[in-house]
Amino acid sequence: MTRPFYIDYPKNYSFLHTAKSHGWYDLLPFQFDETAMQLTHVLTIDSVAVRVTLTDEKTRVKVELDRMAHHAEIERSVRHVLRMDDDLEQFYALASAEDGLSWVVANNGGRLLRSPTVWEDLIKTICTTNCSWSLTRSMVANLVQKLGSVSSSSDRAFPTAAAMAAVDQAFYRDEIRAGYRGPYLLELARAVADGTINPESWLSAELPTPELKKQMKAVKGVGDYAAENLLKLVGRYDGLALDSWLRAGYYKRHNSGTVCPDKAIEQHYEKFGEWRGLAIWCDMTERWFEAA
DNA sequence: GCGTCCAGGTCTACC
DNA sequence: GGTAGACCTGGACGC
Repeated sequence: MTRPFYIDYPKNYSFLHTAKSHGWYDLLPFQFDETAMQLTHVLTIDSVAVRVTLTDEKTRVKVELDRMAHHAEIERSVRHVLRMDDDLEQFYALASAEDGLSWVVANNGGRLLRSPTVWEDLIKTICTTNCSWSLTRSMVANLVQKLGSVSSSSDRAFPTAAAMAAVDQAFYRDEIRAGYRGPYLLELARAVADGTINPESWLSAELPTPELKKQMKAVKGVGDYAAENLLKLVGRYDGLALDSWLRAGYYKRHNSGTVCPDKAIEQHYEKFGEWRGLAIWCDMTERWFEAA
């Protein structure tokens, strides 16, 4: 372990509400220890895996590495993953006027944890489609354990596109247990490895959201839910990213447990404008923090 | 232990 | 543009 360094939080920041903002903390290479308030990830820096351990210190985060690496690059990744540079003032202004969302403002929530790369978020999102969370965990763990490079502390990074492009369909079927997603993952890995698709460009794209969504949906395996989930992770919250869990949560919270059309859900959150995707997410996840 | 059924989001073909 | 059926897995359930 190298000597730690520190990054100050911006004002109104919560490490816990960011780390536990959604299920990503439960997927390798992330590991989260809520008691120790410690989030671990394994980054790939210059083709080398580096384990990064982040510990909450109230006003700042302590950063520890298991090998030497450029602090500037690590800091850039940490700020990205922990959404430290996101400006949520507009969302907070809207949320504070809504009874059900005042907890977000009071707890400095609303920052959605993301992976160091859009590539990793993209693959993980495809692994959330049409399956249980346990299967998502299993597919992602298999990818990391079987294709990720190893850090000096024996933890594994998320595989690169090149690593994922270097195996065949049978590997995805038999080793990753990705089912029908296997060909999608392989096709995507090859396209990213040869530069045909550059998911990282989505972060800074100046395209209108519908155009960017269209680009994302051009990837096989990415439909409306997956694209809107990815849009949230690149900082665009116009889409609700409705899946069965969100729908069920909405029916229970706002419709007496009765099924209603998606249009009705969309109308409910319309008042949040371009922040509606974040509004529904926060609305459905309040209970995750009740014990916090 | 085995077989059957079901949930989950996207793709493709068809209307 | 909307809809039906197929895709594949793990888990629940009944036997």
